[in-house]
Amino acid sequence: MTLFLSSYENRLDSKGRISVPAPFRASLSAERFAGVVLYRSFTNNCIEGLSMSRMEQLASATDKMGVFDGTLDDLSAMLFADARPLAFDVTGRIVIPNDLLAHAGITDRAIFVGRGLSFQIWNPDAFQEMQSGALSRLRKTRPDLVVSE
Amino acid sequence: MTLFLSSYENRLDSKGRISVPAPFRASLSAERFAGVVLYRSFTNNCIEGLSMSRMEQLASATDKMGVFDGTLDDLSAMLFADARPLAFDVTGRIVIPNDLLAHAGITDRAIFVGRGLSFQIWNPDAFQEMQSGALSRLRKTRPDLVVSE
DNA sequence: TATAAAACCATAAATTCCCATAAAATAATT
DNA sequence: AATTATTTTATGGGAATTTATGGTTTTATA
Repeated sequence: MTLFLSSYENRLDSKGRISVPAPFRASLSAERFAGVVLYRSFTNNCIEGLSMSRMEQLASATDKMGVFDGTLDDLSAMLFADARPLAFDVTGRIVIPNDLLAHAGITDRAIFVGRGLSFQIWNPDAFQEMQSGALSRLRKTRPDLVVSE
Repeated sequence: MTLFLSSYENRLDSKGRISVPAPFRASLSAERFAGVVLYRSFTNNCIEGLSMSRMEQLASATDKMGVFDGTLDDLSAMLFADARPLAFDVTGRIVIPNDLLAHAGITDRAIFVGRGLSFQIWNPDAFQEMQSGALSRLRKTRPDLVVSE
């Protein structure tokens, strides 16, 4: 299991190309498909990303559950319909489709955010905002965790 | 399982490199990933450190089909986004990213502090101060702990 | 043929690799 | 126990490589 960790901000060039951070590419180096799978997040204004093998894992998992769980079936249907496989170019860049960019409000800069088994792509400003929100929520919910500044 | 014990102060060189204490490296020798994972402490002005396998443990714990239910909680999300995997160089050094250094107020010296399954990295002065503060707090709360002067 | 997409080439900055050295710790010897 | 030899460790600097980013040319496509 190779994890996506940390966050990396990169810029889109005039053709819409953006480098997938080298450490993320390293996490994907063992993959058969040299690239990533992206789709619009259901819950946030950001793009979700994962490896093709993880996608396959999800497929078999939902295949087992789907028969009994209608909601899950719908969700996975959406997911597979929306998912875009994007291959790296020689230097490790991808071109993110316009509708995904629009959904995340990304224009010229984007931040790749590690999420363990998956990652997200955000507008850097939107991400900052979300993070600080999450932090204050954390401090309310688990005050015992936070001792001082 | 090998523990991180004791404390070791080392210096950063002009390139920002610092040796991870040999005994800590020894505790990590069985790891697949030859390095450490660092992140900003939520509670203190210091850096938290652990092994990659500990990080992976966390990842599998949050792997309850997070793609669909979105309940991957704030804490782990923040952790993955902030965690930096840092590989050792041949001599056992790492380069601590600037934002982590800033968070801990570290410039040219740093102390690695054993914490059992994890460790911390402090500005040596800040650590001293924190330690003496903790001790005097203890003496107020638990005077029975104090044997003699 | 016009336009978009892919392949190819280039480069500056940052990062990593490689070699060297002094100090410290450990082991061996007297 | 004292001394010497050996290994390990922390630290330093230059060379080589990687990375992100840009531009140009070629190929596919509408």
